[in-house]
Amino acid sequence: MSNFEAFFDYIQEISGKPLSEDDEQLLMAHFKPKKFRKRQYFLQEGDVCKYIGFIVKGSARTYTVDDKGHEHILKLSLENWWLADFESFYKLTPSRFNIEALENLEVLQSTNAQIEEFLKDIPAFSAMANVISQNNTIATQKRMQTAMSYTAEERYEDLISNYPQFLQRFPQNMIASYLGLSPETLSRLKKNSSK
Amino acid sequence: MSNFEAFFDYIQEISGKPLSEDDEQLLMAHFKPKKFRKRQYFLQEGDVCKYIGFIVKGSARTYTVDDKGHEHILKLSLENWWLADFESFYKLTPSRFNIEALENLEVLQSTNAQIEEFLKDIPAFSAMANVISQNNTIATQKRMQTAMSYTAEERYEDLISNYPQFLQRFPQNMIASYLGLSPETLSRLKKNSSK
DNA sequence: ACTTTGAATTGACCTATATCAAGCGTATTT
DNA sequence: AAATACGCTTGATATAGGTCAATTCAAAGT
Repeated sequence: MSNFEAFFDYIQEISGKPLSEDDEQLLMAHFKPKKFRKRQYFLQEGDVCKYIGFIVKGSARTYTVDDKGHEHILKLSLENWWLADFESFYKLTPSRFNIEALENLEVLQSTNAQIEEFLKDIPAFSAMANVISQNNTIATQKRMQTAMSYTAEERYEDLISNYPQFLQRFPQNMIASYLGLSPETLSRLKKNSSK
Repeated sequence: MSNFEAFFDYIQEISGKPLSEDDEQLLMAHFKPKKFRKRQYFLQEGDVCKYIGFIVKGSARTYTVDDKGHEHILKLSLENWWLADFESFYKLTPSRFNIEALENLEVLQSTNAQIEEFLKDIPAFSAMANVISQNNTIATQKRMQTAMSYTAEERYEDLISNYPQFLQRFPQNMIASYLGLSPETLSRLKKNSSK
């Protein structure tokens, strides 16, 4: 099934290890294809994040709502990324986040218990998990540094060079929220930087 | 050696698995005790972070210097925490960070290559690594959310409730930098919140 | 086709926080 | 003990970015 081909390629590429026939059978048996329509929620605040999803197609945003009712986007996700609130997923505690499909979304999803099995039984999967966790540590640290040390304009420039796809795929107000800016500020900032 | 006792306890507690005699011998053979005096650097910008250190005693800060020459503290570290720039450590690339001892510092340190061995050979060590990586993911996500959604004052309150030790161990200007504030702002903020 | 909704832009104004500067007290250094 | 440096506070001022409101335009729903 073509859904899974991209998934298998991804695992092998990231992990640097091959998947056997059996491995692939096992993954297919326990990763369920699931579709979400635009605006639908993969996860809602207060719920436990029971599933982790691998995005086959589409996009999503992870956001919180603060006391004043303002939304803050923490993550924007595209194809070949994992979708979950990891805190809730690992600890099975209620999530503080919402994960909403921004375009029609297709994922392959599985549960925490299943993932534990894969980690034990599939060397490529376990190697992948380690690489992802490293990358994740690095990326979050970078983002934190960027948020602390750079001005709004520098953060926008940084986004353009690191994730140019974002500009194509996400509306500007989402990008603004992801950068920690009001939509107005981002709009003005673009006008000035083009001069 | 009492240095190692605390280290072994830590590994077993975090991982939930026991260390055998052999495991402990192996760790002692390849984790080297190292001391740094206050103000000494564990890592300097531009160098590769060859070692990861487990803090037995003392404290340190991880910071960058931006284009305008301003320092930004990304991490404040105390006993039973790991000390490294993980990006540089994993990838063996030059670091953008400085890690400086804020008090006299005692660590147990080892290299990337050795850590790989431990992960393979010591189940408790590998389990610990997974837990730490999960915790780390969760903590950074939380910090990111806090930085984005909260005002300076709320971030300070948050720090007080999550890391009360910090107030005892770190000077106020370091705390300010960690919170992304100028020392003046933090000073004023304390005055107002006590009212 | 008509209506509604929502994204983007622009202007006027406001506020949180930074910056600059001075003064004070307490560690550190010599 | 004197000298120096450094951390903290306080005041005056500057500024980046937020908020509120109005307008335009395009997309989506009926």
